[in-house]
Amino acid sequence: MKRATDPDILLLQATADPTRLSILRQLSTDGEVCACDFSDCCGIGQPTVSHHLKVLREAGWVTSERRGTWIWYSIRPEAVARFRELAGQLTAGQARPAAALLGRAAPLTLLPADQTGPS
Amino acid sequence: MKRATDPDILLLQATADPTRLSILRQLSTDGEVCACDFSDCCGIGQPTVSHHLKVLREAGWVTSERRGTWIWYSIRPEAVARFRELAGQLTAGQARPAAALLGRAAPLTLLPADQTGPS
DNA sequence: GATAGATATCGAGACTTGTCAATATCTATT
DNA sequence: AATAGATATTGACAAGTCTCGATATCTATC
Repeated sequence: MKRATDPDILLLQATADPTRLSILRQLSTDGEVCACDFSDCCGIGQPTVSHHLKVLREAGWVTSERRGTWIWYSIRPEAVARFRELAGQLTAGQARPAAALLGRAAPLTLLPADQTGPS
Repeated sequence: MKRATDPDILLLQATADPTRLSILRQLSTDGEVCACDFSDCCGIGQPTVSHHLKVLREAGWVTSERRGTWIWYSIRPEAVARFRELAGQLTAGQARPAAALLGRAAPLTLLPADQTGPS
């Protein structure tokens, strides 16, 4: 796997892990969560939490703000907006007009000699 | 990395690859695409296309239908619905009522003796 | 049935990821 | 400055992923 560079892929990859999805969900519910509160989230160690938070930060999902000893994380609205945009783009059954479909129907036995398949 | 079993994670993981996102986008645009048409999508070989289609199938993203020699793929509406539901659940700045926030403000120097940090 | 084309499966190699223990860095308190 | 606690970084390992070439399977045609 080549390391992803496309921002959309980074955003999606960041969500595609159980621990990170839990973190995002907790942030969605609570709005702002102290890093120290994630350690209990899935029975993972502190360095692992820190690693996942870094992934989420670099993907643009979260921002952090230090307050004294603790660091508070929250979800960035831009990330939510982009994620929903992606969700909106993916659609099912977006059938083209019937005319276009005609040229793509099953075994095209009656096509001209240079038949090269669909496309 | 443990192999994912949570359906949501499978769905998200399936989108988190450049090739598969391209495939999903092409399916969204065209509604139905012949497997043979994906080979050109990113300059990847036929076995690789087949692999990605399998991942998408097992994640519940697509269905396939054989028509003669060719196999046509399309996006499952249920997957789109679930994906959008996930997108809807993730929100930013879901701040709790001010009262709740009070107990979580910065360095809690004035708290009772059993102070154990945020949470 | 033999052939040709489309798709799937297998096995292998290079690379990425998730996790941890150990350690470093930073902040507030004493 | 010394201490204690929170968070980040490093190095390492097991396991997963993406890609490919080779090969198998399936379908339609000759």
